[in-house]
Amino acid sequence: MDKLCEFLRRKGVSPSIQRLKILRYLKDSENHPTAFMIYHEISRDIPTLSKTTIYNTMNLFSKKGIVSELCVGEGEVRYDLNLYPHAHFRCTECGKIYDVKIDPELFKIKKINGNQVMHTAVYFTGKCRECFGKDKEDL
Amino acid sequence: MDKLCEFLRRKGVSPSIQRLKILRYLKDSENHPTAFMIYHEISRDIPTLSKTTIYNTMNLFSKKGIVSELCVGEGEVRYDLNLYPHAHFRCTECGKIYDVKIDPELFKIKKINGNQVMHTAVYFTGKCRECFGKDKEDL
DNA sequence: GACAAGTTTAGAATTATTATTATATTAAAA
DNA sequence: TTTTAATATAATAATAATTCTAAACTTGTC
Repeated sequence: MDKLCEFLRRKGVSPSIQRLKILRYLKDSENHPTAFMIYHEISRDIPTLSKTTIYNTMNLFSKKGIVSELCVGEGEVRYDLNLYPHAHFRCTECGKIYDVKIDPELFKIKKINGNQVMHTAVYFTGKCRECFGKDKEDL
Repeated sequence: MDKLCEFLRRKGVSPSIQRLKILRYLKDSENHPTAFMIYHEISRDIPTLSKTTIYNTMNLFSKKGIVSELCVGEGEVRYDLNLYPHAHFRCTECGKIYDVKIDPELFKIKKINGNQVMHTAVYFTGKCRECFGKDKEDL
């Protein structure tokens, strides 16, 4: 937990118990959680937690470059810790989101058509390997 | 207009006056319009137009592969005619969205980590050339 | 301890989108 | 041309994610 504290400070975010628990959840979760999922999990620990705090914190984390907002359709935003650059695959059948590796050259582009690039996102959508398997079982 | 009619039929969409005007607007617009922008423009022509029709039509077009839904943050979805594969750059200052060309190899990926890719989207965000210029003028 | 700055909370407000249902239009059949 | 079924559109209500607002609480500092 001290490490997380230090991490936040380095990113220019003063640590609070809420922020630390949110950060820890993001680190442990494999799920690319929505704001509601984070709220639901952490409010078990902090019963007075407010959804506004989640939104405030996530917007702050996003501005400080700690997380990316994944916006792969379906209305709600999902959050992803910025550990290393990677792309995402979303299954249109089950909704699951997978991290996928692609040619890292794309993430090195810092200028395109004269525009200054701060962030790059790559989304694949389609049918995931699990849902594809299920079809076969149906036969 | 006959061409648009024929185009819709080829895509498996029976043409109606609303659908045709929406399609024509998408073709002419350089703006990556939101549902509201499309509604606002076309309701000048068809005063009885309903927003529901826009949403229905856009969802249909999307399912038939006629348009992509751009989801570059900011809440609302924006629509883009699928003429050829390209990436998008969104300026975080002015909100404008630019089409940009990238290495087409990325769009040829049909399978990644065993998942079947149907659609690929690439979003850059940052400060656009115009907003960058404005900063200088301020000095 | 008192103060100021920053955080959290609760609930109201906003807003894009979907659901519902009635009406209108189109296409085919008789 | 009338009838009928299928499809499309319209108006409104409902939903739900997110933001706004204002009050209460923490935290560190003098």
